[in-house]
Amino acid sequence: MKKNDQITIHDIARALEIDSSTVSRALNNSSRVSEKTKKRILEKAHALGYQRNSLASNLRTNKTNTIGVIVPRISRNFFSNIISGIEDAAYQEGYNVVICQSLESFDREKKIMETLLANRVDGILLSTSMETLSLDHLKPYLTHGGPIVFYDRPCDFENCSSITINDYKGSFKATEHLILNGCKDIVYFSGPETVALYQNRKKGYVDALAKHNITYRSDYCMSSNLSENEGIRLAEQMLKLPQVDGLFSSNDTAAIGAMKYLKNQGVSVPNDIAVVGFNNHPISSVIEPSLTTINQPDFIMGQLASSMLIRQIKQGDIGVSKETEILDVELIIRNSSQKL
Amino acid sequence: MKKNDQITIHDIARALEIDSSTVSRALNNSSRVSEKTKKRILEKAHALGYQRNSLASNLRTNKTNTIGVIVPRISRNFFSNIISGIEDAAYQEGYNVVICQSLESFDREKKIMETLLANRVDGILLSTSMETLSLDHLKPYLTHGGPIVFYDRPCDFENCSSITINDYKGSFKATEHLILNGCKDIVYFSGPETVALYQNRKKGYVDALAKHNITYRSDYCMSSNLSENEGIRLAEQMLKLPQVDGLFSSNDTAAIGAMKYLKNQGVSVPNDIAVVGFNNHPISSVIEPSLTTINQPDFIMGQLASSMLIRQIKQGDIGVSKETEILDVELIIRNSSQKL
DNA sequence: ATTAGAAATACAATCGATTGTATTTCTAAT
DNA sequence: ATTAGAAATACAATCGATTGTATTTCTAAT
Repeated sequence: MKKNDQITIHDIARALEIDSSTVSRALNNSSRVSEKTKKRILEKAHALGYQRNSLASNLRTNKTNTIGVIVPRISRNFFSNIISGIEDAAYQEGYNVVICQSLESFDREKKIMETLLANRVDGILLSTSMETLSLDHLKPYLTHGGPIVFYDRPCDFENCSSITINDYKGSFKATEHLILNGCKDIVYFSGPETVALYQNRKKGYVDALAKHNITYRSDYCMSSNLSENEGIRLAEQMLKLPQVDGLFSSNDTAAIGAMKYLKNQGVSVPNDIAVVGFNNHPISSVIEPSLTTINQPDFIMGQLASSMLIRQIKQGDIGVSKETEILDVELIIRNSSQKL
Repeated sequence: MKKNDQITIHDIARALEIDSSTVSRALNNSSRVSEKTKKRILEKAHALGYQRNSLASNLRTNKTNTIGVIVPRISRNFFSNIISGIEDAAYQEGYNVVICQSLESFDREKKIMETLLANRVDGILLSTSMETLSLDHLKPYLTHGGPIVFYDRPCDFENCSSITINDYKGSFKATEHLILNGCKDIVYFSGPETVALYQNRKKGYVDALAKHNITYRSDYCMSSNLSENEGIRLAEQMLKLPQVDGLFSSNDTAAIGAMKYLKNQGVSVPNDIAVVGFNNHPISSVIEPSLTTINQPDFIMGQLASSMLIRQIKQGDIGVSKETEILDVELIIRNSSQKL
């Protein structure tokens, strides 16, 4: 286990009485080495138990074939599906993936950016933390590192591309679905309104109300971090409002918290209050009544983000133009929203 | 974004007309540099936008301050909680964490081992894939890399330590609970029996039956990969057995599949068939009836595994003795197991 | 047998840090 | 003012690869 028994190309070179540059070229399958020598080198490398040192190689070539992914929290089903998509595409292109969690903390996000730069990853996929207001901490990486692509949570920064789902449309569809099912007094659970994504979702809610001539009331719009506990707390607050017959929560987790509370309080879903969530979280199909929600193409978004980033890495600095890709979403109608 | 504008310690040295070794020592806060010079260097470093190159540093010092984590699948709640625990402890010790998914594939696991060795991570936390039968692919890392600690899925290999939960006891408790609630004909859903963890769980089931003088019947023990779909398939098979009044599934996912199928078929849980799972998956508390299950200290296991590995890394080769830590589990009694 | 041109291999510098040793500078005691 | 010893800094080698250029070896045409 001690480090002194590391085999290097020089050990191979010495054993075969050739130069280490030839060994290096052979191991990289260069056409400048004869087949015969390649075979000798490969055999000796195997016999000695040679394992390439990527640190040295990456230092010399100034690339790591690695992309960094910053994710708010990997335990969220939505994000772990995105990660699978990212890895799937990266894997096929021969890139490694380093996954880091910001845990929605700006300080951690900042520290992660430094670590990824110090380790010279070739590019970064970023979903900013909920605390992130300024993007200045991305500048060092953009000047000394490589491209950054935002996924899920879009940001308008320098010439960084974004790939997101159509939050506005999903929200609009969800709200309109409640209205078409007879709801008139619809509470909206919002995330932090500093986050562009939640601004878009709110706009979808507001516009759907407007289209159907329902007045928007600010006290029907409640912000939180959308955890299950916050869902419970907001549901409690909701029941104090004069009249409520529908709830649209901008994520499933808070919707589920609310449904648990409502069930406890003897409020019937959907008959008293119809509920729609957002995310198509696995629990949404298991809870009773099953939760109507918005499905997002998470895996595909991961794949697309990954290949977009790798394309930009390969292009190099020049010619990378800012792109914005918006993926379509789907309303999944279940039992929580259909009044009998 | 181009790489030619990388600032190195030599740029700082040149700007201040001092030697790069002094710059290096200053940046590492060595006592061999005067405070006055340190201040000048730090200021200049900041002014030039210097960012340390970890590749070079790691190459020279022959350590990366990074541990590798191989996990079957990060999207599983159980594993993402473990990862959070691992990161929590590593973070406090100043270590970075690289997370890799094997997706239960032996080939991927093998490839990941090579990549982690090539990148010279200081140690590895490993939960082997379900396909992994031989551990020979770990040998290169053990000889040229660093220590490996197994978590969750224990393995007996060289002097690698393991940290697991008490699968035997959990399984025993779960089975006994069903028996004490009146079950006599208990079906058992097993994972692949090549995996030590599932051997332990099976033994718990078998021993609990024996303790209560219930004959073990091999046709009541059904193996699968424990996916939700396999749970459905096995439930179907289960209903063909002459008599069944209880089901113990060695994970929640398969139990949930089974419960969905039973509900479909009009079989009452718990009255016709009482069900107990394993994992305390978030869905288990939401499904109706709520699922009795075994809670595992996942986050804590991650923390312990991480600090055990880091301790071994710091100790170095000599003096690392094989440890086996087994964490206690807890039976969480809900509605699916209590016949009325 | 000679030789031009291609093929194969060797030489040497380099990526950006770290670190043991040598040298210079400073401090304080005489 | 001198000087011993400590403090601060410089020198030079090194980690393990890669790569442009120089040299050697081979091939095939004369």
